[in-house]
Order: sequence, then C-alpha cells, then structure tokens
Amino acid sequence: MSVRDQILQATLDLCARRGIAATSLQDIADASNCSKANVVYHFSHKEELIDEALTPSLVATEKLIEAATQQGLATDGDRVSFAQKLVELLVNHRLATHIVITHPYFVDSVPGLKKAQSLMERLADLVSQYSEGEYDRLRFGIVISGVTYTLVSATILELQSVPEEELREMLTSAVSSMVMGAPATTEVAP
Amino acid sequence: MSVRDQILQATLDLCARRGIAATSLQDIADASNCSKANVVYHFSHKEELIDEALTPSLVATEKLIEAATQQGLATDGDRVSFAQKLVELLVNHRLATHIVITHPYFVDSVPGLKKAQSLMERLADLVSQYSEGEYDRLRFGIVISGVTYTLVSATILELQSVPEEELREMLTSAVSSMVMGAPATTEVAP
DNA sequence: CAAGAAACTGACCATTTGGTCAGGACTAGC
DNA sequence: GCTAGTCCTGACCAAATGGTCAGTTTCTTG
Repeated sequence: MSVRDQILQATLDLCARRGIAATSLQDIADASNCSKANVVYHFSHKEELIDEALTPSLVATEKLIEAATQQGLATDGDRVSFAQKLVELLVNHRLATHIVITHPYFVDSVPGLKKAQSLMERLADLVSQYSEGEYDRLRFGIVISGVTYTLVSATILELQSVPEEELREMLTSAVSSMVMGAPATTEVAP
Repeated sequence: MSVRDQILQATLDLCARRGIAATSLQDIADASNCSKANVVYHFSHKEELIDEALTPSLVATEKLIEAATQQGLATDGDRVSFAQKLVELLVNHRLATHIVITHPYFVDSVPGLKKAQSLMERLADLVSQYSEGEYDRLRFGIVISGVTYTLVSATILELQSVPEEELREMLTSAVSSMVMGAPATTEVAP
C-alpha cells in the first residue's frame, strides 16, 4: 500500500475512532509512519484529506441511489435487493459512514460531508416516493440512521458479540421489514 | 437564569451543534456573556463542565429505566407507555442525547459519557428481556439510535418539516411498532 | 459599616495545532 | 554523470487552546 493510501486509511480510522477535531495531522502521520509535513505534502489541507478519504464511500452511495432510481422499488424483490445492497454498502464503508453520521457540524469545512447529506436526502426521497407520506419517510430515516449507527458502533466500540455474516443478515432483514414492510429474507432467530 | 446555568446551557448547545472538541471554553464564555476565566472558575475543567451539562439527561434516563424495570414490559399497555416516556425523554434532552450519541470516543475523558453508555446497555437489556434473542436486541438498538438520531438531526440541522407535536406522536408510534410489535397508538398517516 | 466570602476579570503561560519552507534523498530519462 | 521531478524531512511559525494567578468587584452577614 502506498504511503498516500496509508495516510487515507489512517485518516478514516482515526477520525472514526476519535472524531475529526480530535485527530491531528501528527496523529495521522504517526499512524502512517511518515512525517506530518509529508501528510501536508500529499493533501495540502486537513479538510482536503478528510474529503478524499470519504470519497469512495460517497461514490458507492451515489451508484446505489442511481441504480435504485432506475430499477425502482415497486416490488418486494426490488426492496429486498435494495436493502441488501444498502447494508453491504454500510458494511463496506463503516468508517466513512460513521464519520459522516457523527459529524453533521463539519458540513461547512469538509465538502464531502455536504455531499453526503444531500445523498442521504436523495435516498430518503427515493424511498418515500414508494411509501405513503411523512410517516414512512420518518420510519426510513429512523431505520437507516439506526442501522448505520448500530453497525458502526459495533465496529468502533467492539461490542460485537455477533459474527459479521450473521450481523449482516440480521441488518438486511431488519431494514427490509422495518422500512418497507417486505418480509425478512432469512430466518435469524431460531 | 444564573451565570452558572447559562454556561451549562451554552455548553450543551454548542457541543451539540459543533462537537465537543470544536467547542472551546472561549466560545462557551462568549455565549454566556462572561469571561473564559469565569467558566473555569465555576467548572475547573472542560470535562467537568460537559459532564455536569449531561447530568440531568442521565438522571432522567436512569429514572426511566428504574421505573420500567419495576413495572415490566409484559403488556401492550406497558410497552406503549414506555415508548411514550422514552420519546419524551429524548425530546426533552435532545442536545445532551445528541452529544452522547455522536461522541462515543470521549468516553475516557468525560465520565458522563461512560455512564450514558452503560445506561444504554441497561435499556437494551431491559427490552431484550421481554423479547426473543439477539435479533430483537438489535432491532431495539436500531430503533433507539435511529429515533434519537432522527429527532436530534431534525433539531440541529433544522430539517424539521413536521410540527413538534406531530413528530412526537409519530416517533412514539414508530418506537412502539418497531421495537415491540405493539400497535401504533395514534393514527398518523391519514 | 466592616469584613470575609463568593463571583469575576485581564494578563499571562505552556502546549498543541494546522501549515510553511528550504532543502535533502531517490528515481527516471537523457 | 547530469538534470528534472517526485517524495520526503526537520526546523520553524502564528494562532488557538486549556488552564493559572493575582487582584478587583460584588454580595452577604455580623
């Protein structure tokens, strides 16, 4: 892994674990085995660095939204598949998601966070388009942020008592059933 | 309102809005119309200040848990009433709750955050005691963090398109139905 | 009114922060 | 071997931060 990538990874990791403001360039440099000056060489500002670290997650989210917009969420099959993809996305980009979720107030300094917020809105619009009124939209918001937060906390706080694969299935099932009234895809509780 | 209370209020407000690390004693002093030295006079350390600001919310949470533990959650009536009280608590202590939820990594420096985490665990234990297995516990975690996050975001980010009272009813209904399978108490979507 | 306690302040300090800069090492192509 | 460009560094800087301190104002109470 290149130094550049190491820096990005360390940024994601540290910012998710301690928060953006409490993560210094020096911390990131130490975790990447290089000098602070080198961090600034690769990413001239802290915000730029964080922004770039968040990008892959945002790109994936945008893809998901576009695919779902084209496909629609009319049938139960569509919905279940959407829930699966969403959980997969959240699992794959836990750290970035955690940062996005827990740092709403950095919107003004980190452009990626602004984009992330607008994506969340598009996501909510998409789902509520197939559901009835404000109440369903609210339910969607609750479940999405809840799943995200739960998943991420499990990682960050290492509260994980459930194996990864099972967690993923449970989350998918929970999203399906809670958001869209689709039946759970897998039997989880025996 | 005494200066001391003003300081506590400003702390809650600023830390919820910008995060703990990004809120300086000077910011708090400015918002309370006093000097930074005076803030330190009343609360000798920043962590102590934050801790004290979180206390009322923690006390209320503890009360809720104790009441629910005594009463139990066996009947639908118990559950609906529990959901109502929980939402009310979240509404009344939005700022503190937001701080708790978005600052898991401050556990080591702010004792209140540690306590908050253990309270959340007791809450989860309580509910899962009346439900079946890990899956229900997960659902509980999702809904609680989801409701909290949604509610607080609505305040903080001023995304509120729904009037407060209606929001409260919708949240209560959502918690009831999602966590415990109890029927919604109020008709929300016409 | 006097005296002590409580509330409050500005000046100050050590430390940390994001960021600059001048230059050193390493590599690629001529 | 030379040059150009990339990668990288230690030394440095201004600004901000949490916190101290010596002293002033304000309140309380005998």
